[in-house]
Amino acid sequence: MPTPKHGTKPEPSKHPLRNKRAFQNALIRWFETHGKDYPWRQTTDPWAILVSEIMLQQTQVSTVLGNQENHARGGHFARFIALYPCPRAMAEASEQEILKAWEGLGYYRRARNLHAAARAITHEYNGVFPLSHDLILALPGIGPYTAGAVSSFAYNDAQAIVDANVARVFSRLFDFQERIDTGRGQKQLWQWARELVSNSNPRAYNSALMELGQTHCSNRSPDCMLCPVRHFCQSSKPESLPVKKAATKATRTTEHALFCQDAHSRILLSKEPEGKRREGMWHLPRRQQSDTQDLPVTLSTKYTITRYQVTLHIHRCHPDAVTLESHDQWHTIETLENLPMPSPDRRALEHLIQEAQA
DNA sequence: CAGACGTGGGT
DNA sequence: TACCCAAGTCT
Repeated sequence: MPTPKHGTKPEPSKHPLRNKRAFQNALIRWFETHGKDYPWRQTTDPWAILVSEIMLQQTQVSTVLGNQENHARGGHFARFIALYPCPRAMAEASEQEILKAWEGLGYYRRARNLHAAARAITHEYNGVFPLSHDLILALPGIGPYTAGAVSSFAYNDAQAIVDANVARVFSRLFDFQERIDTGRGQKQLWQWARELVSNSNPRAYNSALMELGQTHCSNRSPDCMLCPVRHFCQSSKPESLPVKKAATKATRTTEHALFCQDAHSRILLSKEPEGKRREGMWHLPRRQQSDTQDLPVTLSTKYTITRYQVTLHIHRCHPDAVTLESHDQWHTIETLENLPMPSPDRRALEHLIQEAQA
């Protein structure tokens, strides 16, 4: 149970909509002093901003920036932009190459949609990034949040945005006791967002709103004492907001996979077919439990994918005894390093290869 | 509208 | 450990 530091309100609450300009100014002034200096805030190139926004969908800043090793090289974002500095560069790349560049970020459909968007910009707009919010919104993988974010951050257009941060900030600011994960709730949030967006500096205002949700107005323990808009906040129990349906708990499942190495040290992998989860990604071949029960387990590991908590048992298997299925293929250790692979399989494989070579 | 879709960090 | 959840979108 978090202890909110909301408590004292030095002066009567000012309603944000009745004091709109004051609210915007307080937020923007705070951001200009305390805002963080992310790589995507150092550019107004709509392509770079789009790439950052797609990467940041349901993904924390620290993940996009990467661990310290990645961070030194600029993280996923800088590496991706270096690889694909413009839509045309990405349009010309293969899907496998792009998935590999996306490896570790998850939600791989985002990478395929971004590829499709890059091709659309290249071929339908002759490589020129669309200038209007509505044309941006029409691109694949871009919804109302991302269209508003790109329009405001790249073009300084006064477009509203509502993401998880903004939803939390507004639910507290307006003491919104209804669920936010419904059509009604979303409609209300977007209305407030449109009413409050700054016309004079939408770029800074939108950045500030999101940054506030990440810092003072965070999920677990809101820190209201130093909040730049505390005088506008209508909520006396900010830690209880926003209201939404409880997440469904993870279901536990078990998977069985093969670690099969032939006489040339090649390893058997399987490519996920079209229409399946993690389409286009390579992984250790999965098998029914009945097909692996006589094979020794060489490694067991756990991972979470969406709402499943998976225990993965990897069985060692003789190359002569294996029955190849339609998407199975042998790969040398050198080539498999360039294959797009989900993190759990990548980690397990690294461990097993290291073990085999020791 | 509910559920699917990945992963790593925080508590 | 176990669970929550984060710069959403699509079906």
